[in-house]
Amino acid sequence: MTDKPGTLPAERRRGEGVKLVYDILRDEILDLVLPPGSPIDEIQLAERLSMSRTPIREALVRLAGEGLVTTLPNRSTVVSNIDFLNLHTFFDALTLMYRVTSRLAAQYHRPADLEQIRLRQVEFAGAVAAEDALAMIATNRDFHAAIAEAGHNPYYLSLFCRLLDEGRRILRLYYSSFEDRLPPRYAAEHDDLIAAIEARDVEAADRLATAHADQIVRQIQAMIARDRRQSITL
Amino acid sequence: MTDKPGTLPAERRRGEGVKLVYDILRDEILDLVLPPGSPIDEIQLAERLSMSRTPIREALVRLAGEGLVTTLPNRSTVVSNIDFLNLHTFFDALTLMYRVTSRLAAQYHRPADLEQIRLRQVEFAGAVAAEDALAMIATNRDFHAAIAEAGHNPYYLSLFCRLLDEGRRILRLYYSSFEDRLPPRYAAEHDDLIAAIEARDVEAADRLATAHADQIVRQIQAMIARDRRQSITL
DNA sequence: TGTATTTTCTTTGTCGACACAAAAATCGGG
DNA sequence: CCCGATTTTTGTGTCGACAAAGAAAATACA
Repeated sequence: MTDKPGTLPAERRRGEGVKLVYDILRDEILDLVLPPGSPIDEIQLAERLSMSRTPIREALVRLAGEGLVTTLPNRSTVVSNIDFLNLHTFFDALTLMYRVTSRLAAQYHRPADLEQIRLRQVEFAGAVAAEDALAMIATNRDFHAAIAEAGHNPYYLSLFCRLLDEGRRILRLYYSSFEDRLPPRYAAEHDDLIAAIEARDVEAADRLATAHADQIVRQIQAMIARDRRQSITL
Repeated sequence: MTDKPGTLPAERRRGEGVKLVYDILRDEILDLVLPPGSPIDEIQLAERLSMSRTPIREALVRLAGEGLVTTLPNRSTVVSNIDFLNLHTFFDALTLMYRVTSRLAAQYHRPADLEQIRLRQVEFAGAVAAEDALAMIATNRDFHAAIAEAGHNPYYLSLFCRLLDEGRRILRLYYSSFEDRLPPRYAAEHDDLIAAIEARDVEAADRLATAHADQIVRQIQAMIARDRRQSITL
């Protein structure tokens, strides 16, 4: 159990502690540094970040609220499992949110929103050019989150972000084992979607979002199928 | 500042404290006993429930995660406001969730689910018969939550419950000032919806859910309009 | 040797206390 | 009488400590 680096206990202002723990844990969970099922020891974390258990507990409660960790009463809290048996519910909700947020963005976006979306797309294109699969996952998430922001519906936004994060976890699982490549087609699809939103063409945005969602769903399903075959081979 | 009754500090088992505080605050917020904007004093609550501030803070963090309270850094946490300026985003999301959950229920419900739904409908009918508007609000919420359960999609379920709770808060606001009546038509609409779900008729369930959602949205809008007129008259 | 029971040990849930930040009250100058 | 600076007050954010609840280990017994 060597102490993990990069977390030197520099001076912290009052109130920053919780956010720090929350962000660290969240990143480590989404990047599978903490794989599903791994227990989270409050004391260990407290020592590692050189702070009391109180702010750590608060961060854990927040994460539990978002479903990223599961708290077993009087027992350790663990990183939530990915429910592969019910992935279809995830795909269903993800596709719907892709569609709804894209539609709303086409209807209600303002200039500043479009600027943000374009910025995210540039970042995504950069990740594609660098063939950095992990960066692609992250920037793709931010791109679609920006579209959801442009739709200005906080209810959809929060559900969509939750779904995108869960998707990041799933994708990360397969990229870490397969070193796969996202089809470069994605970047072009993003450009088309931006154009539809800018033209305020709701139906076109819907179509493109649906197609994009189907792409991603199919990709994940293909990965799982491939994984299954491999498991059987072993 | 008299001590509120009904909260005698009986013996409590370890781990129950947080849930107790959470449930109490949640109910008081949704029933507008704690109106939007009212500050929540941790110390006062701690004394009232005769427990430490720690479990109370944890409950507040959870409530903040669901958007029911807002935490001002280094300042008190207050009950979240109802954003009347952006009610359309609420209506939009609510309608969509009505439809989606009803569709999924028609597709995926199991016998036990239908039983639960019927149970809730009986409760709702009882509230209608008793002309108890507040009970109608609560049982109507539970009825639709049961339908969402029958759809077996946890993502939709959690968003829908959040929306239904917010709706309960809004309706409660108007019923407390107007002593209004829910149209008895609602009960019949519920029966039709149950029939469509049982027949696994997805399209009919969708139609009925849409109509039902429109009903409720129109009712709320009418209340607001009436309220506006009254405000102007003053 | 396998199983039931007791003991130890780890880790959480709760507590009281203190430090700190922001608002409210107080004070002094114009 | 009003306005800005200073002090007080109020209430949060964090801490270390303790107690309870399980799990693991140790022990006893068949």
